Amino acid sequence: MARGGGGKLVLRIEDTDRERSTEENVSQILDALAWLELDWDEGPLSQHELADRHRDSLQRLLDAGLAYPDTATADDVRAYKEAHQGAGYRGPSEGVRGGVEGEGAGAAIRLRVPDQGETVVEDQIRGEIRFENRLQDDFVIARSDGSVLYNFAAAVDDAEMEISDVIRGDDHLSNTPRQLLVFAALGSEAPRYAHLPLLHGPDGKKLSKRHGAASVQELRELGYLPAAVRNYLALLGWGTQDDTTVMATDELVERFAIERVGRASAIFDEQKLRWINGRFMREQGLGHYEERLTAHLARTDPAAASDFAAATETKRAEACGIVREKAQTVTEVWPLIRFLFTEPPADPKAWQRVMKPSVAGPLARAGEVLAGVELWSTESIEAALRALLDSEDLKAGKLLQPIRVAITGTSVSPGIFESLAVLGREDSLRRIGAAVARLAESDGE
RNA sequence: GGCCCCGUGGUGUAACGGUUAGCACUCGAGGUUUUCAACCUCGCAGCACGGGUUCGACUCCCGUCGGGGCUACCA
Repeated sequence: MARGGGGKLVLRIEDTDRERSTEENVSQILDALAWLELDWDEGPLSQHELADRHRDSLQRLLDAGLAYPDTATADDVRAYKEAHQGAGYRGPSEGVRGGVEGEGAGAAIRLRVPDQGETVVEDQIRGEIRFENRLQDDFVIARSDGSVLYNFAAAVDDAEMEISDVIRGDDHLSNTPRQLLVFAALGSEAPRYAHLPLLHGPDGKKLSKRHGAASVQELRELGYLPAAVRNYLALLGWGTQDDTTVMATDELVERFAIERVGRASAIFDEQKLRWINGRFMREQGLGHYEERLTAHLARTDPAAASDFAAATETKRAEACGIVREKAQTVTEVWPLIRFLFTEPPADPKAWQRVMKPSVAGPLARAGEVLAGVELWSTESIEAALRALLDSEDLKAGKLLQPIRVAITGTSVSPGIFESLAVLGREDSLRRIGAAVARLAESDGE
């Protein structure tokens, strides 16, 4: 995590989705970084240049006798291991050492791992972790076709690009000694390491697509805010000493310390993310709120986006103003305010529950009262309707819910007085009138 | 099987060799209220287990159990 004051975090993208092409992986990651509002620069070396370094480094190790060609195939090794450390074999197992040295078609390159000593990983989170060299295979660093393998490429890239810190998932902890061995053979200095606990789904298994919100992209589609996601993510595996949970990103950067990150894997809890997101939604400035909504609609619902865009600036701002306290995610906003921008479809359930024949009278009188309101504002609308409530001796819900259903089509919406005010006198009266008419019709049946 | 990591309520976490083990989400009960949320109050619920070390362990050590990762000519 980059600290303030121009500190810079150097990331090397190494965890990629193998089902996709390199280009797709890269653009997906850059997309995610952009949405999370994180800046980035390109690395100092191109893909091509790195490939050259791989070749050079490989040759150097070969020349120095620190790596050697081996004609044993993956199947050979598997068979060997099964014979020597399968079930029933109780002796100490040893790392595989290639037997056949020598050129030949189909020879892969293995790194020569020392038989003695240990490779020690200094992890900023987990401390010192020791791995015995004799248990480590002489692992393959290049395929027989000359292409290099992950553990070798990762180490060479880190060395060439002078990576200072490697911060990655726990699942790479066992790869680290192998990479360290490559650094040692190369005579390069290794970066610092920090292995973060993994994130698991609600079932306790490694987080995957089937868990819903598995990627940053999905979080965006679900209507979460970048700042909320940053906050929530920081809280997984880490907590403040004074129990603060909701923090702006500045504060997060200020307080976060990698060495205070926990070691146990965490389970992704969307409910808490929702709660944090709700906090950020409510604290957002109106202008920002509208921008988010516009961007979200453009991406997910073009028809709604154009309905929204067609309204006046004032109306858009007012609409955002009356939902801001209600929506937990950006996705929830539009359903709550669409009635302001387009004719809402009537929700049969709400209609059935609320629009009893007996409400026809009061609803009609509410229409009359509203028609007589001089200044169409939240305050005067409320005053007028409360007066009607008194004279009719009705409980608030008895009248306000029917009005809500009449103008929004549903039983859930922002505050009713505000809703009427923003909708406007003309549309409000028309929808109330239509509802009264419809009630009269069904009454006659 | 081998190597490695991890284990505080349902979830995320805090603290400490000596506290009634704190906070947040969820859940439950009230309150507020024009709906739903939000908000306020109260509540349920935890140191995986067993041995040590110690005057005293959630905390340190060992073991067990449980979860995870690696064990590829994948990344």
